[in-house]
Amino acid sequence: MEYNGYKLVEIDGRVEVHGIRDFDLVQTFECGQCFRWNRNTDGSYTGVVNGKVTRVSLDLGVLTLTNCTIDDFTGFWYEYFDLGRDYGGIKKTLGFDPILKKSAEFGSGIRLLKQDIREVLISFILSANNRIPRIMKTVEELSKIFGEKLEYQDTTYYSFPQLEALSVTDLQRLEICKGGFRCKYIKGASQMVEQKKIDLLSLKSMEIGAAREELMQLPGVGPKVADCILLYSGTKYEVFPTDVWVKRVMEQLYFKRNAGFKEIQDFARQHFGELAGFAQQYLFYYARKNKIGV
DNA sequence: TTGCAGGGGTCAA
DNA sequence: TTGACCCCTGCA
Repeated sequence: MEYNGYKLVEIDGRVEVHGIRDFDLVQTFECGQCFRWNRNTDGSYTGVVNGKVTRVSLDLGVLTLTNCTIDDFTGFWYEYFDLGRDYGGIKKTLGFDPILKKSAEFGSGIRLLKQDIREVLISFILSANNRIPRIMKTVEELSKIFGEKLEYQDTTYYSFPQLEALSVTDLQRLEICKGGFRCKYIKGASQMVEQKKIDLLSLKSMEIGAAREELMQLPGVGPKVADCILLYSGTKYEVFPTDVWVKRVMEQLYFKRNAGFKEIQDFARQHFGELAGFAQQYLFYYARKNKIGV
């Protein structure tokens, strides 16, 4: 069948999506926006998303999703992979800037995933003063302890926990996942969401500044983590999460000197406008892979 | 082998 | 504006 310009074929419990462009699995899953997609030896990735285990592969413009029906695709994955957005057009628009033109060519297949905002919240609280492999390990442990057990192809997986489970647990039990000093933030933030002191779903209709302020009420959420939550949940795209890597690449490639966080954010908003979030992602990937400013 | 710095920031003083 | 912070890896 046809679906918004893609051709869908369902065979043996998997779905093939034909007509995929501007998509590379390595770049998308390893550009730092997500922590639960693991690469297999054949180049495919297995992830636990939306309470299910799914394996994804991409060859010659054909995306294949296992453990998936046409309804799963149209009802969930199409949005998750942001397949309705014209990334070619975004890259073209950002190409006015030679630095970004180069970065976007380098990370040409990056797509911003629309992830569950609750999972993004907890994952990025864990990212503070931390490294990616350990964030992944901790998220996995959290899921093992507080998530739901899922069996798929003779392997056991665990879904990402409900915030309810994280909000009522003893801190001691939470600390088994080795999140260290961030565990108390996870519990606190989960409690505030559960008690409806903050409504994560209303953020989309708020002004960008108000949405950030709202998120920063949560323990463990400062300006950088708030921007990551907004961007990687598909809530706001005009944010420019500025971590040390982005700071370094901006200083080296744009400012040619040391610059403050506020200065960089102001520049990004002016320079990239509504596409700042996409620009950040191309720059971040470029900086990390090429070790800019290390 | 042991020891120490430092990491996708945030919080508190 | 500055240090501490859990835990762990990398490198003397």
